[in-house]
Amino acid sequence: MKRDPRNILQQYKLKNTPVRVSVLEVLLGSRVALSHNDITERLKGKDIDKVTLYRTLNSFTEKGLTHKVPTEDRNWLYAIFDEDLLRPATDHYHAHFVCNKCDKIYCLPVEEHQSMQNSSIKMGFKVLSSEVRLHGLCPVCQ
Amino acid sequence: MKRDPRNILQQYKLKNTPVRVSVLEVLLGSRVALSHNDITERLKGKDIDKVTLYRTLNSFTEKGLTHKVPTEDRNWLYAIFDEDLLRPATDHYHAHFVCNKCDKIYCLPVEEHQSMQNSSIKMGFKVLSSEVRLHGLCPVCQ
DNA sequence: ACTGATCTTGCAACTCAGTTGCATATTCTG
DNA sequence: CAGAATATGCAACTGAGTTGCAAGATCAGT
Ligand SMILES: [Mn+2]
Ligand SMILES: [Mn+2]
Ligand SMILES: [Zn+2]
Ligand SMILES: [Zn+2]
Repeated sequence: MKRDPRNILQQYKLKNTPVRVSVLEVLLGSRVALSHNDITERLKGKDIDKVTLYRTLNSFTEKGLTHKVPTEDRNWLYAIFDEDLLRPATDHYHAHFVCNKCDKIYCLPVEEHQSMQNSSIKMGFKVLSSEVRLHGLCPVCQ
Repeated sequence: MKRDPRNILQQYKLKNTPVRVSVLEVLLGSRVALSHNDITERLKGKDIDKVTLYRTLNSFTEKGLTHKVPTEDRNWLYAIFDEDLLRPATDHYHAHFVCNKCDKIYCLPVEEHQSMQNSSIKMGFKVLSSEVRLHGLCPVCQ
């Protein structure tokens, strides 16, 4: 019940519409971050307008339900922020794993950012948030 | 002599042309990563073709002289990889600091990626390289 | 349930970074 | 001073994402 799309939308103050439910189901069902294109393919038959999909994803992101990750080839991937939908996007240190072979991007939980931040602070930067991006081979591809 | 643009081009097996020398001079003179647009502005008067500039930057990057960093608004910034031009792009752990106020991206030296990598390996990922992206306020803006 | 303010959807036209093809000019090795 | 290999310039193109606007759906208050 907690993870029902309609409840989640309500919880994130997003109006409950068929498009949003479908898109959210796709995102909930994916282990990796998905592009606009990926989502469109997984919703073949539903024939959702491309602009509507962009706006849906932006709404999700603005409300903190999803976050977006830039790819190497200058577009965006979207993912549910937290598997348990517990922590909001803003106060969560974040890591992404980019597979060199299949190009999939995985969201990883990471706790140990402290040392990195401390050394930056020493250099005169004030760190408010951070993202770690690891490249290599995912469990499927190695 | 070591940091003369012409020598650097030769060292990176890039043909010595006026365009390349100008672009390299701009990159060497900047503390922050620069966009295609930034470089064009700094080369007003030289009237370099936009396609040529893209191709120049790509050549630099392919040869490991520069690297490119994706921005939040889906375009690229380019920077000389290493201040001392000592280490090639591929075996260098990398950090970027994105200023929330001025949007500048700084390249930072970072040594402490080990703990992060170790925890990823435990989860079944094979880490080959990493980028850390820190957000906050740069020394100029705070 | 009905109304109405508010938000969402769909379509067309647009923007803008980056690419591709091709003809001409330049580099640099022998 | 060749001549092959590479760089440059221009025009046309690509494709992700945006904007404006009119029509449709949602949902809180009655
Ligand atoms: Mn993520
Ligand atoms: Mn850098
Ligand atoms: Zn993979
Ligand atoms: Zn700043």
